[in-house]
Amino acid sequence: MTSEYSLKACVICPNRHYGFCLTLLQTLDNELEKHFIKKLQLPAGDFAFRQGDSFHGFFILKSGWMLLSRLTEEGKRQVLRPILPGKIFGLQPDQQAPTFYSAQAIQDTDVCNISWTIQLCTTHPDLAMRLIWASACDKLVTEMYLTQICQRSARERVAFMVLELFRNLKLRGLSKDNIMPFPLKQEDIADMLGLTTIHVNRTLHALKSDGLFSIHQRELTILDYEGLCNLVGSIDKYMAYDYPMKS
Amino acid sequence: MTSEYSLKACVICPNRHYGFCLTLLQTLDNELEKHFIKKLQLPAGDFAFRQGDSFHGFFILKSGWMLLSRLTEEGKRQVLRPILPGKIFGLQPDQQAPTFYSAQAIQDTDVCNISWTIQLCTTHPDLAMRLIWASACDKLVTEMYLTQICQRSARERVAFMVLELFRNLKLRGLSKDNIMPFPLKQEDIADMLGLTTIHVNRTLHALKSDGLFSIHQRELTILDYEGLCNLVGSIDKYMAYDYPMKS
DNA sequence: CGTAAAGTTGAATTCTTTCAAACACGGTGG
DNA sequence: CCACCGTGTTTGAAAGAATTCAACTTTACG
Repeated sequence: MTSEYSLKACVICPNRHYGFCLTLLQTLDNELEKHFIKKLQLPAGDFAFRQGDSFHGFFILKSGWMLLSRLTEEGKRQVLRPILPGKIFGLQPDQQAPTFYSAQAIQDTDVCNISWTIQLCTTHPDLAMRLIWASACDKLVTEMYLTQICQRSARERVAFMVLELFRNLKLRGLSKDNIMPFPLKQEDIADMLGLTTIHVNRTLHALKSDGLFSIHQRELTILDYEGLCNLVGSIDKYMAYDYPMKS
Repeated sequence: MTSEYSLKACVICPNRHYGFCLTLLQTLDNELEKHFIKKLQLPAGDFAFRQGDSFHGFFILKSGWMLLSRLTEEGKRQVLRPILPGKIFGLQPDQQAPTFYSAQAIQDTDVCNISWTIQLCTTHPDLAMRLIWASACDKLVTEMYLTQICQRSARERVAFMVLELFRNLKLRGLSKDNIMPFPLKQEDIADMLGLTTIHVNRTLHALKSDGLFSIHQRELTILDYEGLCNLVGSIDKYMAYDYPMKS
C-alpha cells in the first residue's frame, strides 16, 4: 500500500462528475484536500482495512473493484457487496469501534481516504447531506440483495447480480455494449448470494446453456438481456439506485 | 391516523435520553419543533407509509413496534427489519422517489415525523452527524441479518432474531428479566428470515422443546440464554449496535 | 514446467418447501 | 349461550432445491 498527497487530484478524477465526488469537488479547497484526502494504491488481493480494524473517516474507490466481506467464527465468508468506482465504503456508525467487515481489492485499485469528522459536518453541510444520501443508498442495495436472497432461486439470484452489476457499470461508462468486466470468482458469487461454490458453478453453467450470457477471460457478455430481466422481474426503478447520481 | 402539534413533547418522551432524540432535544428550539416535528398515532395494522409513496423527511418511532417490508411482484413479502422505539425509519436516498418499502404498525404506535431538509444540515450539523450515524447503524443491522440468513440454518436464524430483539429491547428498558414482548406472528418471522411459515412453526416448536424459550400471549420468555448464544455464536460486539447510543 | 488456485462433475444426503388439511382462538351475531 | 367465521397456528407426507463429500480437470502464474 503506497500513499501520497496530491493536490487537486480530484479535478482530473473520472468520478468527479458524480455523487459524493461531485459535491466534494464543488466545495474543494486546498485546506480540505491537503488535510483530509489521502490517496492510496492497492494491488489486487490487498485490504484497505480488515474486519476488526478501526480508523477514522471512510474511503472512496477511485478505480478497480473491491469486495466488502465478513468472516464468521466458523470461518465462513459473507460478501456484503461489491464496490464499484465512485462508491463510498468503510463508513461506520461508531468510528472508534472495530469494523464489521473487511474491504479487499480484487483488482489493482486506487482508493481515496477521507478523514471525516463532525467538524466537517459544520464546515461542509452539503458534504454531510451527501453522506447521508450515500449511506441510505448502500442500505437500499443491501436490502435489495436481502430480498433477492430470501425469495429467489439460485438462477434468479445470479441473474439479478449480473444485471445489477451490469447496470451500475454501464452508468459509470465501464461497460461497452453488452460486455462488462467480471473479475468475480465463483467463490465470491457464492459468498455473496448465500450459495455454495459448487451450486454457483452449476447455476452459471445452466444460465450459459440457456444462452443468457457467456463468460470468458474475466469478461461477461450479455446475450439475452430480456431473458435476464424476465428471470429477475422488473425492479428497474431501484436497480441503479446504488449509483452516486448527479446533483 | 391522527396528528397534532405539541410543543415540547420531546421533553417528556421516553426516548429522549438516547440517539437521535437525545441530540434533537439538545438542539431543540421552538422553531424546530413547531415546523419540523409532527406527531402521529397509528393503530395496529396501519401504515406510516406504503411502498411507492413519497414524502419528505423521515420518521422516529416513539412507542410500539413497526415492520418495514417490501412486496415483490409475485406478491411475496420481505420483512426488512422490525423497528423498535427510538429508531429512525423511512430515510431514503432520494426523497422525491417512491419508497422501496412499507412501514406498518403491528401494535398501536406513536410516531414522530421529521421534515428533514438540507437546510437543517446547515443549521443543525450535529443532527446531520447523528443521521449519518443512524443510517450506518441500520445498514449494519441489515448486514447482520443478511449474513445470518445466508449462512445459518432455520434454527440458528430464529435464535439470532430472538437474541437480537431481546438485547435491543433490554437496552430500551422494554424487557423485564427474561421476558420480552413478542408481537411478531410466525408469518412475520418467516418473511423476515427467508423461511416459510410452516417451517418457522416447526423450528419454533423444536426450539421450545429444547427448552430455549417459551411463548405465551405475545410474550417470549428466555429459558436458556446460554443455549441461545451457543446456537447463534458470539456476535455480541455488534448485536446491540443497532441501538441509538448515548452521546 | 510444475504447483497452487479455480473450475467442473457425479451421487447421496439434508434441509426446506409445497400442498393439503385440521385445529385453536377471539369476536360477532342470532 | 352457542354457531359461525376469520386469522393464526399446527401437523403429515411428498417433492424439490441446495448442500455435502469426493474426485477430477483446467487455468493461472512463478
